[in-house]
Amino acid sequence: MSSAVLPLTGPVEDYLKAIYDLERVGEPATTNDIAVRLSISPASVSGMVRRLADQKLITHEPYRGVRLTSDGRRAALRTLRRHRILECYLTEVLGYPWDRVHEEAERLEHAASEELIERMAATLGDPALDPHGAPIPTRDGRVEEALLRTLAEVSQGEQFRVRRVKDEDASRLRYLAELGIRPGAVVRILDKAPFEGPITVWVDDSAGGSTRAIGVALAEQVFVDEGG
Amino acid sequence: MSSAVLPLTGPVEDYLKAIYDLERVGEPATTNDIAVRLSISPASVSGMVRRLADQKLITHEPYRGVRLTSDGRRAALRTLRRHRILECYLTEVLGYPWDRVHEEAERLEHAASEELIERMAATLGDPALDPHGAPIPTRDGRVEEALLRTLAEVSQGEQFRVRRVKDEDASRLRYLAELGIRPGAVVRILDKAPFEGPITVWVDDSAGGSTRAIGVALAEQVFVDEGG
DNA sequence: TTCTATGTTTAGGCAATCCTAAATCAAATT
DNA sequence: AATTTGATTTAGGATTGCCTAAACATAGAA
Repeated sequence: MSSAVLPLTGPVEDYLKAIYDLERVGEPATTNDIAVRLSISPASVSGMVRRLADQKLITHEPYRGVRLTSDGRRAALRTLRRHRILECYLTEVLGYPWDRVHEEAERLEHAASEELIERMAATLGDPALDPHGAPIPTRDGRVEEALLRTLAEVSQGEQFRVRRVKDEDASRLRYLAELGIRPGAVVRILDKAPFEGPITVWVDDSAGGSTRAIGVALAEQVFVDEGG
Repeated sequence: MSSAVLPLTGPVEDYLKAIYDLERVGEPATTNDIAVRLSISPASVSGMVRRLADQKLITHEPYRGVRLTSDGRRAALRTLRRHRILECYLTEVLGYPWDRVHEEAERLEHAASEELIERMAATLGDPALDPHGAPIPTRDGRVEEALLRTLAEVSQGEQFRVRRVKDEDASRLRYLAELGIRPGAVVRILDKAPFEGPITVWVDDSAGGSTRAIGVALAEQVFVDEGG
């Protein structure tokens, strides 16, 4: 049984989101991971980690890493729901461009009330995915975030469906949109040059498709599965 | 010529809004006024006043009070525009009840970008008044806020039109809505009992109107003019 | 097993924003 | 003119959240 929902600060919500995401791969989130993710110093993370542990939002094994408690996970999923509903709403109702919703949602998610989010969700018909393909946690805190492979990990010759793209970097997103690489798109890996070299992909579209070469850094932002 | 729009903190925006509103009657805003308005201690206001003056957002005559500079006024009006556009949007598009928009807008106004506000304003067709009758500053920082009298100040026997109601107190707003007292409504002062006693008003409505008695505290929240 | 590289934590600071208690100022009253 | 009252400011503290520099721990390499 967890206590009532007490309001968390913006930074605290950001830490919990980061830890949630880092933890997803299985390993506890390390101080350094969190620091890199949030672009703050590792020393600052150490300080905040103590406070989060005091509040029973995470457990901390010194020098080992950090895990969300069930309270922490609940809070992280609440914030994630807010963020992703906001992204949907901004895109679908207010006509925000794909590459700019993340930034706006990142600020609004700390200020929007449960009521606002649920009104937006209702307007949208309770969407399951945000504009970048990320699943939206339900009101009662359930999600299934598939562990998808990225275009950088996947091997040559096969065909994939794009399921999700990382939403943090506006300019990369803008470029991916130009290439037609967005959730739902079908891609085939034509070639992967050695030594982290460019990846040549064929991107299906209504006009019959096109061939594009992209770098590894960009390919790592694109999550795919075999559902092509 | 004023410098670029640098982001202000939430508390700073709240101080500027409060000072703007207190100053409207003509006199500089005093430390105590601001403290009461924001429900913080006068000592804390003294501290913040120094910082605002350092940033050239206000001028401060010690022991006398505080006035907005043109930069400060610009910032206050920007925040006020945000707040009021948000109130309109929440009410008209998201179906928020009249009495709860203020609270939500109060938090969102510090997080919403110019772009979001302008998209909302465009959706609404650039409204001139918020749901409580307050005028919305234009993008370039113009407003005309009429100095209206309240129902408590106005004299018996005359007929008035409600132009605006204070939006801060949800329960009072809910009650005013029940009485039919909202911007646009026509009221006639039937009686004012002495010694701050109840004010008896006739409120016009589609069903022919009704007679109500309200206390002074409530009457002070209702702004009217002769345009009946 | 000892050393070293890397990552983590502690120590000490700073800025913003609030607080209470004490000191100070201004204005009104005697 | 002196006193009293009420408002304002200063002094000193707490919290959050960030920083840098220095100390420390872990684990892999020598």
